[in-house]
Amino acid sequence: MLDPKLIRENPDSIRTMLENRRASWPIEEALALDTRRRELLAEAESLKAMRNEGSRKVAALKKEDPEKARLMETLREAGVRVKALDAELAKVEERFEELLLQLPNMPHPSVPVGVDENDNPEIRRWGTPPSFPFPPRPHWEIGEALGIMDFDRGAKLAQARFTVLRKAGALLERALINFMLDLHTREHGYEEVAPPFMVNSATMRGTGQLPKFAEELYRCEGDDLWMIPTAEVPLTNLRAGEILKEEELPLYLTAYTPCFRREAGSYGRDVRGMLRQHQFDKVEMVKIVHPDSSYDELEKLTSNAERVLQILGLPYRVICLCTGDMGFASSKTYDIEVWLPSQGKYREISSCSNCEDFQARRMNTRFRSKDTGKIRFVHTLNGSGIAIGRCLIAILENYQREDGSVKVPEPLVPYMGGLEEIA
RNA sequence: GGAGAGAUGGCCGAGUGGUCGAAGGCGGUCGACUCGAAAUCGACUAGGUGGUCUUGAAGCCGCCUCGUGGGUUCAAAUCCCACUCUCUCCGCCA
Repeated sequence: MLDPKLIRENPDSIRTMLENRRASWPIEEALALDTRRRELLAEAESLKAMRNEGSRKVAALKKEDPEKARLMETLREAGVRVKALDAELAKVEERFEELLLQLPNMPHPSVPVGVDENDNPEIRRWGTPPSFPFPPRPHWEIGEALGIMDFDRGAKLAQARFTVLRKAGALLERALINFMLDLHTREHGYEEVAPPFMVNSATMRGTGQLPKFAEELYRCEGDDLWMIPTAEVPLTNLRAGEILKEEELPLYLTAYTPCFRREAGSYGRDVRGMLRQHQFDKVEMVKIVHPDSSYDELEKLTSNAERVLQILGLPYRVICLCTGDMGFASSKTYDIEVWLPSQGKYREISSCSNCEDFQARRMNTRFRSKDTGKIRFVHTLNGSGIAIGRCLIAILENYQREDGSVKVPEPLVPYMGGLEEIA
């Protein structure tokens, strides 16, 4: 959520933002609602002030004073009018709020203006894509041949886009989770959290999934609960509604969770294999920080995610999402893309964003400044650290050998109970 | 699922119709004392929002908020209704 004052005082900045994001939003309606809201507020408040003062007089007047009955009648009439004004005000505010919740975040000035993924500049590359003396196979062929991935039975148990991992495949999944959590908690200073995998509507609203993206979520019938599409949701909302002490900042949180996404609108894309699943595992990193340091923290966060790939020896590149390709809640996003030999290209494996105070406003998470005593919104960041399923795919493809076996990256061997190859 | 108890400021806790945005305590900030600290003493210390003034901040005026939403009343933390959550006991259960 953006500051309503910004819309009122600088509507052109909103218009530019919407254009750059290729988004539409009824700004004229919002401005009219804001004006009407303030008119109604002024009128209702002055009436209430009058009534409050009158009530104080009533209390002071003697019971038999004829003035008392007259005054009470006047105030009763004022009360009727106040009720009508409040009712209209509530309607106007409800609509205004609804609109505010649909307005995307303002991109940082350093974000390149662009239309789609073709306009995302590459920031840096790490590693060299491996060359194979044979045509590299896609992960689903490798996985099925090794008996560690079972797509048919995943579909039988649930639906398409669900996969069963078995034996060394299931073990590799677990090894990756533990490896990443250990790295972030022991070397990068994150606190490990085990959050709920289902959250309520208010929590979903806090990070921006609701109300706009409900069709992307799985919901539990009969309860106000939704399956989380990412651990960003519970981690970021952990301190919702709280006023933090400045000394508590920055908070670094990490969690492993499964993620549940309906993938509505992605029909026909990445249908084979487990690149795009309805349920996938992810280790997520979230930061809750002082507004002055959030862009330094974004760089550090991104490098924390890169470190995972470096240790695993997986080639990647970092791109900066342009205005037309950015997520709804983000001010600036770096995507990390890992090399997939079977596709001969880099594919997203992590997304690191600074949401500035966009989520903090929705969640109402603030801190009290030590110097001034004033209360300000925190900044929130999130980044995959990293997507487990896609990392597993990348390992299978980059470490595959001609005989169909897969070498286990050395740092992972201890997490695999000493297993050095999957054969 | 059944029965009961509860929800008040950063925390604890008092408050059954007006003098209450709220006693008292803790915590915090500032000041006095001190070479410094502790102890002691004093002052200040909820959030949101509209207006006004201002380059801005501060200030000033007002409105709202005592779990949430309604209702009664000139007036609600206080009375009524519904809901949510927490705790205790019973049932069920990994």
